[in-house]
Amino acid sequence: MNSSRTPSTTLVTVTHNALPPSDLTFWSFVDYAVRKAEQELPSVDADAMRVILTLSRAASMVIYDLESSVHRPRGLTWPGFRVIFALWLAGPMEAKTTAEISGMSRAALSALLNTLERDGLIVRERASHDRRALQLSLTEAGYGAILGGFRAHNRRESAWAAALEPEERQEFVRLLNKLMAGSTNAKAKFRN
Amino acid sequence: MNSSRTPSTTLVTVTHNALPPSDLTFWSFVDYAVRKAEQELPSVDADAMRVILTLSRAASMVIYDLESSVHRPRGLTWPGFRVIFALWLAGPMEAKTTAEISGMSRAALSALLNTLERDGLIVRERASHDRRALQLSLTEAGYGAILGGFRAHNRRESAWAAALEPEERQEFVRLLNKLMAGSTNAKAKFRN
DNA sequence: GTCTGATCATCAAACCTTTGATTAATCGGG
DNA sequence: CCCGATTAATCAAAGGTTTGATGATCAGAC
Repeated sequence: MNSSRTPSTTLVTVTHNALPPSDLTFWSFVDYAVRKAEQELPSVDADAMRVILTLSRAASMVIYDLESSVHRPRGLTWPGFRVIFALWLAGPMEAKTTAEISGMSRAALSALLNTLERDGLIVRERASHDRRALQLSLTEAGYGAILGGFRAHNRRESAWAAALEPEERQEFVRLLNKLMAGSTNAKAKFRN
Repeated sequence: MNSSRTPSTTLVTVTHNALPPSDLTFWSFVDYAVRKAEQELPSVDADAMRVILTLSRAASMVIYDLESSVHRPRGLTWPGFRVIFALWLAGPMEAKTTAEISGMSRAALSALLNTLERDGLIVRERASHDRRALQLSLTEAGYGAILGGFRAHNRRESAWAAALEPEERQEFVRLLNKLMAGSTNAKAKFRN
């Protein structure tokens, strides 16, 4: 360590422009980490690191806010919300589809459904055409839960998105789509 | 249900432009959900919904790829990686700080440290100045793990980020920063 | 000095996730 | 018609997260 980002004529080098670790926050750490990683590992792709680190931390903050301020108080976890949300918008469907569009493995959904079923939010039925398959649907209670929950959810989405101008929101979504479009190219690994 | 996005002169309305749910994917569901939510709930802020849904799903895909293709095969979970990563770049520090900059509650870190300590990657010591506090540091094995792991991690970050032009990467990061800068305004809830 | 309220860490219960194995049903040759 | 391969769902073990409670330690008021 004991390195510097600026040339020095002395043998003693000091790290400038770096917050002491104890003053770092979840968010400010992004900047700190990118600078520090460049020092430690000159071969690092700092731009890519900043893009991905920023993306993952921003999403983490938004999701934590939504889950803890909207859904947990109403008795739903974040994964539980995602499943109910999918069933609300895409209608009764096979469990395999629900797992795919709500972003979890079939095994994870299986466990999650036990809770949702116990709480009376969804119904599991055997599919008629294929006795291996499971047909999922919302109960009245599940429908009521998502209606109220989603309104509150969307109000918080509004509050977050208000930080961007309309054109910025559009550009932001375009960039995210472009990033994901490259996933095939990047040979990314997907669930299941 | 049975609604239409286009005016109809008959009593029978049909939903056009909508993939059958069974053809939806985790990613294409974003578009489907925004359209459908607008139909179901005219008061919805569709732009905000699209921004947040797109953000959270993109991050989910990237993180799943990084965890499953880089870290799990090397014996680290995603949270485990985050902690080792923080300790690597910010040096030995108090557990409270580690929790903050790696984005988890103190209780969650406590549980996670049991695994990391058992695997010989980190060391827990009582702080000298405050006997309540915990001082964390990497072992040699922990240092070795992060060096190898991070190189592979950064290579996948590169592959993802390559989908964007350099100026687009910069703009993307700027937009994420602006979005997070608004979190105070949005009265977002943070961990602990 | 001692009490009182904050702070640090851990524990406990409930839940969700991952990987890998198991069971049940379906499909498609032969 | 039957057998092997595939596919759907669940189970099992290990791990991480949340909220809320508990035990130590510290810091400031008196």
